[in-house]
Amino acid sequence: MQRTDFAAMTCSIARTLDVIGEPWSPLVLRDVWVGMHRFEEIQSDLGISRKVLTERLHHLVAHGVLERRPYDQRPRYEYHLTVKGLELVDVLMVLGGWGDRWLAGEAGPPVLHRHRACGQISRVDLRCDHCGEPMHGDDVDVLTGPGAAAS
Amino acid sequence: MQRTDFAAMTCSIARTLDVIGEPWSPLVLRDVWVGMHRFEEIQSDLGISRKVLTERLHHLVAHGVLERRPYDQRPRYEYHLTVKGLELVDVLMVLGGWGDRWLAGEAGPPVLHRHRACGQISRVDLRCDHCGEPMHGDDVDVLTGPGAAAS
DNA sequence: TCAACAGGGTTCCCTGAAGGAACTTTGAAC
DNA sequence: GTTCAAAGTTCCTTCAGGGAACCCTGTTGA
Repeated sequence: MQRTDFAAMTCSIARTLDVIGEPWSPLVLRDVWVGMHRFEEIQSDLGISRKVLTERLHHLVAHGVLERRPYDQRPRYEYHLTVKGLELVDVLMVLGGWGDRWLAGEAGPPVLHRHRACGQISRVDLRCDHCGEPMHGDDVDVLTGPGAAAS
Repeated sequence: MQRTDFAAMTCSIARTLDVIGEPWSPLVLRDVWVGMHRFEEIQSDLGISRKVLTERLHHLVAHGVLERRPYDQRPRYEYHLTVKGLELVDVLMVLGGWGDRWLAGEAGPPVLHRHRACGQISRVDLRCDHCGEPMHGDDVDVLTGPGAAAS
């Protein structure tokens, strides 16, 4: 067998990992999110190999997470988040929140998020979209959905 | 240079990826979350190579995300989520939510989550922990925090 | 008393992907 | 017409995943 194909699994987590699960992809997305739109910027910020960055950017564009826009007569391009990509930033915020809480240590978090609606330095909080109460791993029962394997 | 060391980066996303960013790790975590606690169960559910599963389980235990418990006189072990690991399930729920929304297609989501507090089939929603309003990628300003690189 | 068994791994080889450096292409500006 | 800078591409080496076979431990049962 080849390297396992996560996209073929009947699991939304595995399918999402097929899009952003490769090494570096989440960090590329983060850079684009915080305003780095060009190849050279991202490459020198992350220290990623140019070859791998090329592959990741193309993969993210192919999956509709990033959009590649020319910004010059010369062959120069910028990468921007699509709506689909912007929603992936939710994942990054939760991922970063866990790192802030469990891995940042004495020094505290490297970055802070200011919520523009209220002006406060805030953290994200997971809530149930029905009742608005907190909703975490042990607050839910996992049931079979319509898209479960037919066999 | 070796394979890049994400743990050394001044970024909570990168540090979290050092813990669960390797291929298969999130799926291993999901399996444990939904009640698969034993090596053979997880191995046959995922179709992961035994070698890689061994490495991932040890890595997750070493980082305090899973706990390895004997359950027999014989050398038999079960893996359970720690508190630290349970909080990582937040990431999985958001990751899966994105897959449900963007990748599930006609068939609909493979699994559903029932929120025990209200009994409804629900999705998670990201909210500001100060004001309770929605908080997503373009609702925040990213600022330098106390743990930013000193240099 | 010793063979079979089952869970939880190790060990081996093969292939494919990441790292790193050097090279290429395109059009603009000097 | 040479230089420049952005955005790749190519090549080589090393390391990690896939897969199959093997091992180790204690229990059962003939």
